[in-house]
This record gives sequence, C-alpha cells and structure tokens, in this order.
Amino acid sequence: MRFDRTDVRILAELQRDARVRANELAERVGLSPSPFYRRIRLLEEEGIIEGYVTLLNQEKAGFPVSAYVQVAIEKKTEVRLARFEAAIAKLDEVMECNLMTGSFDYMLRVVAADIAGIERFVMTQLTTIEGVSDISTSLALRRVVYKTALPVREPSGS
Amino acid sequence: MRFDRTDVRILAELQRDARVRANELAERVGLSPSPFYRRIRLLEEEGIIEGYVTLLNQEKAGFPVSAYVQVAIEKKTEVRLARFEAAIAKLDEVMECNLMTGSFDYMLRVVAADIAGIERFVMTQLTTIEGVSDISTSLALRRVVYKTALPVREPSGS
DNA sequence: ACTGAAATGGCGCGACC
DNA sequence: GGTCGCGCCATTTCAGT
Repeated sequence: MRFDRTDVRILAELQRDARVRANELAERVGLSPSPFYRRIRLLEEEGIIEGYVTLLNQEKAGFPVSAYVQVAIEKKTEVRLARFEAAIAKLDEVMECNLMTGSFDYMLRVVAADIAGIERFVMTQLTTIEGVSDISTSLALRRVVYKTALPVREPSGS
Repeated sequence: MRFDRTDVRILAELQRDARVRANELAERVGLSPSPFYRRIRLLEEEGIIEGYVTLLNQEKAGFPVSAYVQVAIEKKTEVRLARFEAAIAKLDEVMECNLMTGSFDYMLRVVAADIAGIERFVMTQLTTIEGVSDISTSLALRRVVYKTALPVREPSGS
C-alpha cells in the first residue's frame, strides 16, 4: 500500500498524539471528517497503524532502571532459538528483544525497579534458559531520547 | 505519589489500548465514570501518564531496518556530551539514545528504510559530531519483542 | 468514486451530594 | 466515591460533483 502526503501528515500527528481532535486534524490536512475517517480505517486495516497505546513515565511508574542485555546462544538450532524467544516473550521486564548480527545473538532492553532487579532478571530468568552461553549487560545511566514515532515520509516517486 | 491496585489495573489497560471504552473500563475496575476520570486526570497531572500515542508497523511504514549503534566519545567534557546529545535529539532516525555504563558511552536504536540508510546515518550524521571516537553498529535481523507497556505493579506494602 | 456537510448517539467531564 | 446532566466529539449516512 502507498500513502500520500496527506496520510503522512495524519500519521505524523497521530503518532505524536493519539487523541488529537479528529475534526480539527482533518481540517488541518484539508479534509472533511468522512474521508478523514476512511483513510484512518484503511490505515488500520492495512496494518500500518498497529494500535493506540498509553505511555507511562518510566521513573514515576516505578521502573527507573533500563539495561541493554546482549545474549549469546550456543549451538544455535532453530528449536533452541525458538525456545529462547518463547521464554523471553513471557517476561514482563523485556521491553525489546531483537535477533542481531554480530558476536551476540540477541539484544534486549530490560527495565527494573532498581539495579538489583536487573541482576535478578539476568541471574534467575536469563541464565536459566537452555543454550544461553554468554550475557553482557550495560546499564543506562540516563535516557537522552525515547521516541515511538517513526519518521514517516511520503514515498519518493509520488 | 502512590497508586493502588485500581490504578494499576487502569494503567495496565490503558497501556494496552489507549482507546478502551472508558465507561466499560471504569465498570470493570468497579468504579463509576466520575471517580474513574478523576483518577486518570490525577495520573496525567502527576506525570505518570506521559501521553497517548499511535504505534505504526515499522515495516509497513517504510522502516524495516533497525540497528543498535554504540558510540564512544573521547575527552568526555560536559559540553561535549551535551553537544552530542543535542545533535542526536534532532535526528529523526534515532528512536532511543541512552548514556551508558561500559566501554561505549551511548547506545542508540536507529531505524532506516534499508541497510544503506543505516550506513548513511552513521557516516554522515554520527561521525561528523565532535568527539565521536568509536562507533559499533549491530543490525537487527528480526524483531522478537517490542513493547511500550511497563509491568506496573502495586507498590508492595499497600 | 471520492469528497463534503449535516444528524445523532455516546462519551468526557464538571457540579454537587 | 457516586449521581446527574450538559456539551461536544466521534462516527455514519446521505447528497453532490
């Protein structure tokens, strides 16, 4: 699916604030309500829009500590990777997990109430998963940037 | 500020879906609309709730590639770090940036339309910032987990 | 076929108990 | 925290171009 510059403007606004006044936003992009809603529905159906969520302040919500944890898996069979991923998916503290290039296999971002919580996570949750052969943890000292908004741009040749 | 188990249930739902039927959610947590809205407003004012945003599908929005980029800064003066952070904050591709412990100083998550976009970002944006002395880039091969919802729990002694 | 304008049902939110 | 009630917004339908 392609989206035009109007979609791009709508998506930019919605990414910033899921609760913008729809009519006002429609007007701002030069649309009346009904085509505006049609576009939104289409974007939802196409799966471009994945959902509308509420963001909490990490500190104030009680999770001031973030850590990036790199994990290496030995003898990477498909089954073993699948099991690791299934185990990871169940852990609430894991905000992100990606299969990576490089010497480690997975990169995780983990949150906790304190540094001990990170250690506890690594020791009791990660090391107990079959095949985990190496773990490298780096603590975040301070968050500089955290965004959820992708830099959507209009496809070049439109 | 403390929140009780009712707040926790509300926050859990709102993190999952910012557009839940408010009256329905209020009822589900055993509240009538009014006190429900009062709690929400309070959570917003306290800054626990940071905002309501729309999440896009990274692939479908045209940014299928993620990379974690570690950056080392030489002669880390406060001014130099501040300048680096200011420069980073302006770059749309940077979804996350944290000051870190360990041999590198910053950990970034960067998105791009293709691998060349990551290389271009590193070469033209990162290396040109004063003081950047080392960069290590790892590509994400596949996203396993991506969440925005913190595992909020009721404070222990309530 | 896609856009624009009007109607309505339901929600958000304040006043008051 | 609950009840009442108003105003406004999200959403659909319908006509126009």
